[in-house]
Parts: sequence; C-alpha cells; structure tokens
Amino acid sequence: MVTLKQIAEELHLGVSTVSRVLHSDDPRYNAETRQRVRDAARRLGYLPNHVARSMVRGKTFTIGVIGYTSPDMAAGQRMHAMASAIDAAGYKMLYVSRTAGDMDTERRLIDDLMARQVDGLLIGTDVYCAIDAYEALSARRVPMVLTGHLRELSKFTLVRMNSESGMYDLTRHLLDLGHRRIAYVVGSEVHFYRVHRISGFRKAMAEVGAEIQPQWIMDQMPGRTGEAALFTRTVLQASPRPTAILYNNDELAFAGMQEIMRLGLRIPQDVSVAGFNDVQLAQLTWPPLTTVRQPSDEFASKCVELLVEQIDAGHALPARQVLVPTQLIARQSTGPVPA
Amino acid sequence: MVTLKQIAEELHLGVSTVSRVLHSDDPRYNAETRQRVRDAARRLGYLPNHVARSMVRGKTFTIGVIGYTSPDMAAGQRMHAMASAIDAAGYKMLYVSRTAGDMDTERRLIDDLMARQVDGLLIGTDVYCAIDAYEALSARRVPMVLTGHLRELSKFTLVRMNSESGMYDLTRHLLDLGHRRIAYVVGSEVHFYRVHRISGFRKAMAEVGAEIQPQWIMDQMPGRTGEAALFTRTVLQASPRPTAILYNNDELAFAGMQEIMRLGLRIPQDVSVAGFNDVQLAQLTWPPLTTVRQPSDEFASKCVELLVEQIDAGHALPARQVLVPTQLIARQSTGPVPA
DNA sequence: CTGTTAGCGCCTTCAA
DNA sequence: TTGAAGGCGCTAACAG
Repeated sequence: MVTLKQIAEELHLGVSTVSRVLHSDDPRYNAETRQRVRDAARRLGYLPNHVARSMVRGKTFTIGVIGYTSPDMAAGQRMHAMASAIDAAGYKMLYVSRTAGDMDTERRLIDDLMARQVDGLLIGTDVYCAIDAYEALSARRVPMVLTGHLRELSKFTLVRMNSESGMYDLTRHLLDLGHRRIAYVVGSEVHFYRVHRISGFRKAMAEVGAEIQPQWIMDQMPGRTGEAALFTRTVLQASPRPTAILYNNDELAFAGMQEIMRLGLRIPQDVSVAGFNDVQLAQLTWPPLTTVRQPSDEFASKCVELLVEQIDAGHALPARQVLVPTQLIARQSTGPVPA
Repeated sequence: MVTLKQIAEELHLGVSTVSRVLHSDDPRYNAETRQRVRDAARRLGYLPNHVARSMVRGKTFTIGVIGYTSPDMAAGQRMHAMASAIDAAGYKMLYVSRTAGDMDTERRLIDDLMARQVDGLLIGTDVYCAIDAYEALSARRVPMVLTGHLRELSKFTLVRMNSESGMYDLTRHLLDLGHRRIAYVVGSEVHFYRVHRISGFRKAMAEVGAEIQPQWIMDQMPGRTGEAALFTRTVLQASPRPTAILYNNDELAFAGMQEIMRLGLRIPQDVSVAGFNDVQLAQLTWPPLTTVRQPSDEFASKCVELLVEQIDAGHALPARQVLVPTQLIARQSTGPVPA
C-alpha cells in the first residue's frame, strides 16, 4: 500500500503538503505543486488509508446494521435499499446478522460494532430483542435507529410502516367492492403492528357499518402458514362463509390461496384474497395478489436520515417514531362480491 | 470511550500490562493484577478500539462484499448466510450494493473497500461487471472470491452452483416420470450457467434417447417473465404440445404457471412444470413447484473458506473454481406423463 | 513480572 | 507557500 510519506519522499515534499493537496484541496498551494502531487498519487495508485483517517478524525463513516434471518422474502430488497441509502449518505454499511430471537448474540454483535467505532447503529428488531442493550446505548446517547413493531420500543427512535393506514386502505378496497363478510388472519401475536393493523381494519369496517364476526378472525395462534391454511379451510367450509379473506402478510395469503385452490374454489369469483407487504412474487402468482406495499427505498432513506441527523449532532436526539406511508396494490385476487 | 491508558492510570499500571492482560491473557502476570485489570475493564465498560488495533496489526478482520440489486428473491437469504459465515470465521462484512450493470460504481466501490483496508473481497458478479478491475486486483494478489456465472470469470477464483448436474437431475426427474416431450425456457443469453444447464439437459435427454425439439427451446430472447409466459402459451397451443416445461428459474416458472392456469390447463395433470433455485415461495404456490435448490449456507461458507485461505496465506492463491452441489426438490408441479 | 518506547498512516496545529 | 511535530489507541519490541 502506497502511503502519503512515500509520495512525499518521491517528490521531496513534506507529508502534510501531500495530505493537504490530496484531501483538502487547499487552494494556497501553487498549481504546479498540486499537479505534481496529483500525478504522483495517480501514478503510484495511492488510496487513502481509511483506517488511519478514522483513527485521527474519530469518525469511521460506518453504520452498523443488525439484521436477522427473516422468513420475509422482501428482506433482500430491503437490505439493498439500506446499503444504497447508506452509501448515498457517504457512509458504508457494516452488516451483521443474528438468528431471530437470539439476544445473547445480539448483545455481542452490538459490542462488536461499537468496538469497531461505528458512527451509528441501525437495528432491525425482532419479537425477542435485547431491549436492555438498547437502553444502555440510549443512556450513552449513541446514535441509533430501530426498525420494527414491538410495543416496548416506543421510547426509542423508530421507523416503521404505517400499518394502520395500510390495513385501512386494504379493507376499504374490499368494502368498495361490496364485501361485508370479511375474514382476517392476523396471525402473529407479538408484534405491535398487530394492534395497528386491527385498528385500521376496525376503522374501515365501522365506517360502513359492517360487522366483524369473531369466528372469522384468527388472532390467537402463532402466524404460521400451516395454521393459516387450516383456518382458511375451516371458515370456508362453514356456513355462511366469508366472501373475502385478509391475511396479515403475503406468505400467509399464498398459503391461503393454495388451500382455496385445493377446496376447488375460485379466486376472486368465489372468494377474494389479499395479503400485506407486496413481496416480489405477489405479482407472479395466479391470480396476482392484491396487497399493500411498503416502499423499501423510502423506508431505508428515512432510517438513514434519522441516523445521520444524530451522528451530525454528535449524539442521540429525543426519541421519535416515523411512519412510512404504504401503498395499496390492487391486483386480480380481489374482485366484486359474489351475487 | 474508555481507553487502555485510562485503565492503566486508574490502577497505576502501564498500558502494556493492561493490554496484555486483556488481550493476550498472558499467564506471566500474577492472578491479583489480572483480576484487578479485568474488574476495572468491566467496571468502566472498556471496549477495545478496533480501529486502533487494525492500524497496528495491519489487519481489519473485515471482508468487503459487493452485491447488486438482484431480481432474484433468494437474495436476502443468501446475504444472511454470507453475513453469518463471515461472522463465524471471525470477520465482519462490509456490504455495498450496486445496481446491476453499473461498472463505474463497481470500480468506485472496490476502491472504497480497498481504502478501508478490507482483508479480502467477495464480489457477486452480474452480466456486466468490471473485469478490468478484477484483473488489477488479481495482479496485486489481493485475496478475492467471485460468485456468478460469467464465462470470462474462469481465470479467477470463483464459486458457483453446479448448474450442469442440477439441470441433469431435474431433467432425469421428468424422464423418470415418463415425459419425453419436454420444453425448456432457457431465457437468459449472457450468463455462463446457460451453457452448463443446457449441457445437463442434453445429457439427460441423450441418455434415454429422447429427442430435443428446437421449437420447444426458448433461448434467444432475454429471460423476462413476460416472454416466458408468451412462449408457454405458444408451445401449448401448438400440436403436438410438450407434456412438461422446464424453466431456468423459479420466477420464470411462476410466470409460466400463471399462463398455464389462464389457458385452463391443469398442473401437473396436463403439463408438468419445474423451476430452478427453490426460492422460498416455490413451496407456497399452487401446486408447489418442483425445482432445484442451492443450499445458501453451504454456498456462503465455501466462499468464506476460499477467501480466508487466501487471507491467511497473505495473498491470492492460484485461481480455482468450486461448484456447490445442488439438490432436487420434487413437489407437486411435476407428475406422470398424461396417458 | 512490569514499564517505556516506537511506531502504524494520517490530520492538524504551529512554526517558518 | 511549505515543513515539522504531536498525537489518535493500540501492540510489540526492548528494557528493567
């Protein structure tokens, strides 16, 4: 690796001269010197040693990101969006992954990242996460942004999608198609968005005076695809049956659609189906799935914006929650209520 | 941030004493001193400054990974696998992303990562990638591993799935079910795996003396889902029509299935369908998709293994290609040939 | 057993 | 307009 010193010696100049010309582009130097330095740097293939610069500047331009192995298929897209947003802000992403629910690993990873002097932390929270560690970080005013849906996180700076309006829009969409007998597979018990989604659902139903049938709401079990399929079968074999089923995420909806096909029912002629998240495959199933999208670019840049704000301030700022708006994607899995 | 010096002053010790106790666990020190140092470190919340250590050791324990925004939905899973494998090897992943085909960005990113003194580079190649930059890196013997399917990459150390045996297995699966009239949507023109996949297909077909019908092979157009759907419609409306269709990836297969449903044909009773990659949703479509899986954990650990080998050696080693074996996943989208 | 010192590569006063 | 020197936090000789 070529260093400033080597360039300086080669040109019989001082290191600080070379440093200033290359990095601060100080206009005080005469054009000739500047040109010589530039040429030498290019010729020797000089690359500034970022580790040394970090050392002396006390800043690494690195953001530590903790993700987890999510069953959610949109995870890849979100990561790329995150990396791009971080890059665009002049930082790099140091990414570590933990398996869902492993809090000891999470604490270790936080220490690892802090030891590496990251300028800020971006943590994707899971059902079980190391709240105590977040609190310690918060007390030290370490720049930090969380993403996720845990109720306990409301005291931290958090970015999450606007689940309430998303589910409201989706329910309205069904109501506008004439549906009134709507089932809802809530699934997960632990995430906070459950509350918001249900609230969006209730609000839309209430607006048109549609009644919510308790036996058409699945919200007590863990939200696995197998259970969603079973529930789907059960409600559709009863009488009367719902004319539309909402699923709290696309994967659950796919499982439901699979089951509906098995029952020999048609989508959307016999029953309308909608999911949530708009994973990439939602447009490739048959029929293509009506769902709600959370723009991952917007989500990522919001996270980075909130984090860089704190980094620039030199410390964490008062906690605030940001809701990223969602977008209804109406496709062919929903249609007019059967006559 | 607490430093060694602060601990040393607090205990009236030298910094090197503290350093050695904490990091090399030197057994020469007496138990009491060691305990005092340990306690103080814990009490003050000492975290070693990794930047400073990197500086002096000339090693960052960081691997630079360049990914790209892949339309492939398994990307997220691969990334997590990569991060975990890197972590398990005692490194951390500095991840950057480029949009597919943006070679200027790729060169900049390589420089950024090198400036950050990463110990090695792991690059996910795309159709267009900065081969010249790889060559420069290679000439400097920078530890580097590529992944991907470009023909031109054969001179670099590369990890990719064994496309030939994967497609061979898949074709055999159809042949064993009695199919002889098999269509094949190759799609992409540029990736090297195209050659291997076709070769696996041919080999299996030749073994049982099945004839390959040119009009049932789609390999001239770019591999978009729209074109795959159109091709599917065309071959199925002609007579005689194929009894099975192979798609070069799951997304194409989903598009094909969608089209087959539109035509009112049944899968697999009328036509069998198979994909490639085993994206997570392949098991959730109706019917679940027969496909070929590339284990992402194995893939990731192989990449890391090859890279760490070079890092430990201090420089790149002679180029070699590693093929990660694939696994046939037979589901319900394939069935016996119609009578 | 423990302390002192000399850097790692760079930036930033301060001095010339 | 340029150079010298100190120091970021740590490790690794080299002394004692």
